[in-house]
Amino acid sequence: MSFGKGCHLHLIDGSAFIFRAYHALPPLTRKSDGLPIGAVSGFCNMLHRYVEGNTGPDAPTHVAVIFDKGSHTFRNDLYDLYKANREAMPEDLRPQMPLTREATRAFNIACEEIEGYEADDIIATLSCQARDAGGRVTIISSDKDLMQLVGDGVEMLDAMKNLRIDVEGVEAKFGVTPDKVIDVQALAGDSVDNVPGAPGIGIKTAALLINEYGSLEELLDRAEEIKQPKRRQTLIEKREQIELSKKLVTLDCNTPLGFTLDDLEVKEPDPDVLLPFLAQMEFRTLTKRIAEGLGVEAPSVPEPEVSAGTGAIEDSVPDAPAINPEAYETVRDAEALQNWIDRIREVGHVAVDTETTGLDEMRVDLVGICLCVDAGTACYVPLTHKAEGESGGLFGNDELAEGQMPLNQALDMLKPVLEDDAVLKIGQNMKYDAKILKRYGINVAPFDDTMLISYALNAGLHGHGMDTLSERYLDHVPIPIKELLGSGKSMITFDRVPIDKATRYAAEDADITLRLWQVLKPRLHREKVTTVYETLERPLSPVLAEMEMHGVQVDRDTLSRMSNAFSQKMAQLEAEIHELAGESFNVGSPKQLGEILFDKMSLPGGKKGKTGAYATGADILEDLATEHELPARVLDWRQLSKLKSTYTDALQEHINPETGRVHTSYVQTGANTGRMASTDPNLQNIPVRSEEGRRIREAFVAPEGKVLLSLDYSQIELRILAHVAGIDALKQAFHEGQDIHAATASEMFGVPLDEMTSEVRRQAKAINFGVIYGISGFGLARNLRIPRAEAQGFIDRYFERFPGIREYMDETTAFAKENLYVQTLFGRKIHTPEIAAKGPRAGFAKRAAINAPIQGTAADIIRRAMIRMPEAIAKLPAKMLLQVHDELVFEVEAGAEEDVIKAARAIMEGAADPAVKLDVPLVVDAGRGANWAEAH
DNA sequence: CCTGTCACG
DNA sequence: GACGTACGTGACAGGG
Repeated sequence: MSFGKGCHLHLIDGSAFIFRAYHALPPLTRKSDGLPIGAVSGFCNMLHRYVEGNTGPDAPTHVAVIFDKGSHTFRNDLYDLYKANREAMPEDLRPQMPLTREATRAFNIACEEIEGYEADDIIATLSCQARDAGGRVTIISSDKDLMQLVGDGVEMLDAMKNLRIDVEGVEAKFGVTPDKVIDVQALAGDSVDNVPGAPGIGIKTAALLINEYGSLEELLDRAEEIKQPKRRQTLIEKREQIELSKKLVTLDCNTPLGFTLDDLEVKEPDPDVLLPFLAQMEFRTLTKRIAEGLGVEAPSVPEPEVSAGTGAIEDSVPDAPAINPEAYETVRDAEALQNWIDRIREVGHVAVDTETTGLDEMRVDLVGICLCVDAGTACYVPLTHKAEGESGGLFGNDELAEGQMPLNQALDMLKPVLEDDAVLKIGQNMKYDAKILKRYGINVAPFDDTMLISYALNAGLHGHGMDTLSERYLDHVPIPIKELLGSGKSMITFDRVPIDKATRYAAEDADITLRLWQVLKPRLHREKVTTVYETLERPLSPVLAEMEMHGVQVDRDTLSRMSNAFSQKMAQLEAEIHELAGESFNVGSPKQLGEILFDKMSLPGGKKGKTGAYATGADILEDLATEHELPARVLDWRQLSKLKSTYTDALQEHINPETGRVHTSYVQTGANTGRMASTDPNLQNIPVRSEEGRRIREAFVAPEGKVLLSLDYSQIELRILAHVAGIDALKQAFHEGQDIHAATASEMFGVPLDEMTSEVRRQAKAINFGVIYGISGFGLARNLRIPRAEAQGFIDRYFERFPGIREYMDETTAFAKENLYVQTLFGRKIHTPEIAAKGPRAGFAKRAAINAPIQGTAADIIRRAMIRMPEAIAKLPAKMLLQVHDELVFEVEAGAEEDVIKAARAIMEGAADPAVKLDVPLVVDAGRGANWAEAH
């Protein structure tokens, strides 16, 4: 039948179906091989329900499921930030995508997608064609972007709510008729698709304006007539942006299609195609139900093994054999390795662990690789072990041990598997192994990481190292590496470990990793932290790996000159100190210093700590320094000593001889709040507060022809506090771009902003920070060096002025006591078991519980920005190098600074979207320079 | 190995 | 009434 009058076309938004199915269901896997299958299952159920419901006069004559193909469309060419806020597709959803297409065809429904176009454009084109041919159209979707198509026989159907959306429905949503929807969308913008629109104008205002002026073009041409000054200004200044937004939201009715409406005619499903497909997916219930409906016999689906006493979705790990290091295989040739590769492909996943000559991923060599496909089934592939014995003479024996595959041959065989989309690689701290393998030309993907899974589940409860996890979840103590390598001076490297011994240790690690994955992975869904793991943890790991491998250039000469200068100054100070003390002693020894100050010189304020030594911290020395020379000199000496030992000397040791750069390691699970830690070296505590310290940053440089950029969030934690505690006065101040500490001071003390003194502002600033930390009178008093009663007075006044803060604190502590955890806005859990403690520890836990959601939400936001950053700057000559909690540092080709700042700022300021709609704007400040001191 | 000290956000 | 307290980290030196 040729499409025409009397025909009824159904267009199903396939991507919407898939995502609904994916998020509605737990992460089911195919029993026989562990293939993730939840979304396909839900998708098939939805299709089936849809087909079942197609009876009566409204039944379609033509139908198609329309999918998106690829992520780059013509809209990205118009605007490179289009949909830049999109969360990456979950890794376990990706392999299911082709299966949903197969499923559609198995149901004998037309399945269409076109490279470079969104599904919405194909839907628009088909709708126009069908309407022009005189037929009816129903779009099965609730996406507001499709509402512009409604009218003239085109309607939408929200399949979940079973709600038809017609012209009235669109008017209710947008306040205008469907033909003007794009004008409203162009003005209002869309944070989900990252369409900019006109800032400050939402759907309500947009509809008002469009209805008044008739069209967007008319409105923009006559913008001068608008009474509200801010609105007028926006429309005039942002005209280009608004016109671009209209292009972005306008669907293309002329998409080149490789098919016609007639190709979409409704067909009966073929039982011989549909049922085998469902059986192959191992959907037992659905196969049976559909077979009954079609009146044919259901093909057999293998029965899942039933483990006693547990439900189907429970994380019952099949009875695993005990861990037995003697059972592991040593793979010594290509034939044996091929057997393992075949097995991995069959199973679809593999635990991988690499053994190396040390811990610095940028310098060590690969020694061997371990693989595990099932609990107890693991092997070790030794590659570069050295022959035993000292027989090589003076330089040791550097010959390779017998019985190992050539390194290149093994890597060539493993590369396709390690990079295969269809094979999930499982690691414990996969970032380490991924970096090693990357240096050998292998890009490991996709992957799961048991360390990150544990962190998403249990941050605050315990550590996430393999030894901890193994003891806790497998009740097994792994072989300590010390048993192989020894310790101290006589320690050897892994390539000197005999292969049989190495096999037991190394393969055990892979075995443990796989078992941990089996135990921990299913818990993500039950603990409702799947999204945290998939959007904040797993995708960050490769981003960090790239930053670490790239490193930052550090100038050795600058550091070395500073070291010398510090040495001289310290020697001078030391002499003065000894002179003042009347004797020579070790200035760097707090114990000796305490005895000089408080015993010999009898200065006041000598307090002994629990070890019996006098406390000589900076705060105490500062008090003494107003009256005495010696403590003042010691403070200067200490500052220099710190700078020299921790920075100017130690940093030089960290310059990689091959790259000439410093490669830090970020510990993703380092802080319980979601922050990261930086180690070897720690590049998150390079001095900045003191003038002398800040000069260390001059040694962090951009290479010739490049520039360093630093972008940092302005007051992000206070903004989050304003949002979560709902403090209108603070929100207002942020919206108006006020100096927040001055605004706080003004609100608290009633001082007008133009009469603000720096002293009053300083006090308000201390209070603002105090609030974030879970304020106490004592702490504030100490920080401000004022009497405790006065500090308490400030706090009381603060709570009086901002009662929402107290409510937030009370609610947060109550939540923590009830649940033993707190949460960030993005769903990250931070466990606070100590909240139940008695005594002083309860105070600690309470303040930590108040602080964690704020610090953690800020950490989540910058993580989201970092995850999206590589794509956003992919086409620019820029690299992201460092993260310092609220700051990102980039290395950029000179000349491209503006473009990079623009792109990176957009990502950072929009990083909360679309998951969380903040009541306060996020603001990012940017700096640039030849070195980090200038850029910051 | 632990403690004190001090660098950062 | 006393106890102790701002939150989160990592590196280094001294000292047992």
